[in-house]
Amino acid sequence: MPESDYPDIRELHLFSDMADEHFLSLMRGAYVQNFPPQIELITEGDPSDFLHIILSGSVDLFSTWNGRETSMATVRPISTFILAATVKDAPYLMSAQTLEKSRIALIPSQDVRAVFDADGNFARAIVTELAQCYRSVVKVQKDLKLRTSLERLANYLLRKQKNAGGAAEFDLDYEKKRLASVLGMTPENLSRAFKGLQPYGVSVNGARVRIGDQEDLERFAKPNPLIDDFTT
Amino acid sequence: MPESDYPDIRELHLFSDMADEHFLSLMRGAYVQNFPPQIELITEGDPSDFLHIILSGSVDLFSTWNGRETSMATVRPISTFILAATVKDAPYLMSAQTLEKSRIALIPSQDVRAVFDADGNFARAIVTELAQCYRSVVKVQKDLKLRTSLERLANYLLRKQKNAGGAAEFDLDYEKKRLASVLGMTPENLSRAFKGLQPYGVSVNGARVRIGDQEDLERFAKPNPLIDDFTT
DNA sequence: CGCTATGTTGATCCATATCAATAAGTGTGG
DNA sequence: CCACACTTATTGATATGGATCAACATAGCG
Repeated sequence: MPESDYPDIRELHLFSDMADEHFLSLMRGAYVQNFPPQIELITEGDPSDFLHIILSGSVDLFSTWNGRETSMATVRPISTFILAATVKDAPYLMSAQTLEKSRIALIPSQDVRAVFDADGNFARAIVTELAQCYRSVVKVQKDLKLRTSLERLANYLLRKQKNAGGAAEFDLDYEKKRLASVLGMTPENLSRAFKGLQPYGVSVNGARVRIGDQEDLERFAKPNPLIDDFTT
Repeated sequence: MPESDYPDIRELHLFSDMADEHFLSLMRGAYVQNFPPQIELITEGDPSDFLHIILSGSVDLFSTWNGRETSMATVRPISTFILAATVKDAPYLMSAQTLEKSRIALIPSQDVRAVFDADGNFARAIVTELAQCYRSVVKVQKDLKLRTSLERLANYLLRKQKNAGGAAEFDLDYEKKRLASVLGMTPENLSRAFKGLQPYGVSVNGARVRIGDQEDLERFAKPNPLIDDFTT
């Protein structure tokens, strides 16, 4: 891996507190690759040989069963994915494919496990990261089980708006087909759901979304920090 | 906490490898309580002051939003729950209530975090446990998004059968109302789903389930290790 | 033994999926 | 740069899974 990539990775919570020596040992065994769009990086069920770190681009995590497919999450720089499989030395539960041209670092899983044993700060960082991942999935499960698709979309838009700085207008960051799958619905239903939010001041034009009256939408969506906050 | 409870707890993966000194320090700060059925032990949103360990009985983890409620999981002895909130020092994402008379140990969260820093084996055990929890929730999410309720029930029954030792008959281990909620459906729908599985050899009488032809049911259910295996 | 909660069944309604057709983008090669 | 092909998005019509409402049965439990 080119040393120019080190600083970006070092800044991740996961690596920021570990000893230089250990960090460098991980980096020396790692390599970086550029992938074109739509490349399947990993397939669910495969052994987890590498911890992946996305440096640029974006990656879709998805799962399949019996001919059906669903998007589980989207990963964006700079972050790791499939940490749980790596530390458990267990098969991947999700597949991953690049959505666009992406630069991805690969650290051999056994190196991660070895350094984990040697570096307390790294171990602690892994715990924090895993706890975060776990809590995120629990929130998604609550979203899926407690809300209708219209409510999920409304809350999704409010979350997006929030991390777009609260602007009334912002762009969806991936295609609607994928958004539909992430939210657990069909593209047709998503299309109608956007219509269904018009009475609450939501309008869409291509990827551009406008939230005309945030409070009105919130009255409908009833966002809840225990489902919608990504920081807690 | 009475010392007689120590051995059971010590056997948990989470505590089995840590130094005696640290284990005892955790136990000294902990206490054990007997709760009657239907007691709400924790409420989602509350600060996570204690790591809970269920010693006997059973506990339902559930969440609510906007007047709706759903069962997220059931915890049985001997295991911990709400580990992620404890290590992150973040609010509980789920509420917990006893389903029956239950004996529960409470370890102050700050003790857990302190010992975590001091004991590498404990840290490693926490990582493994968290990774396991994470992967379980991912499996549930796949189950919810990729399968119909009939398919979820069929696979649930096959899993139960498996850990009942493969017997053709076994008992559901909680009331159908709760099972319905766990599987993400209404009690009425569960009742009909059991009927819907009759053509595949499933019959029910109260809590007693009989799987007449496992292979036939499997042909319908299409169980998948990446969703239904709890060990991987 | 009755009371209350749970489970079943039926009728109906609603949300969402599916199927089909069209429109609008998007990228590619001439 | 345009024309074509192909994917994505929208819209409508319809089907269906599942929820809701209501009535009744049943099982625990005091």
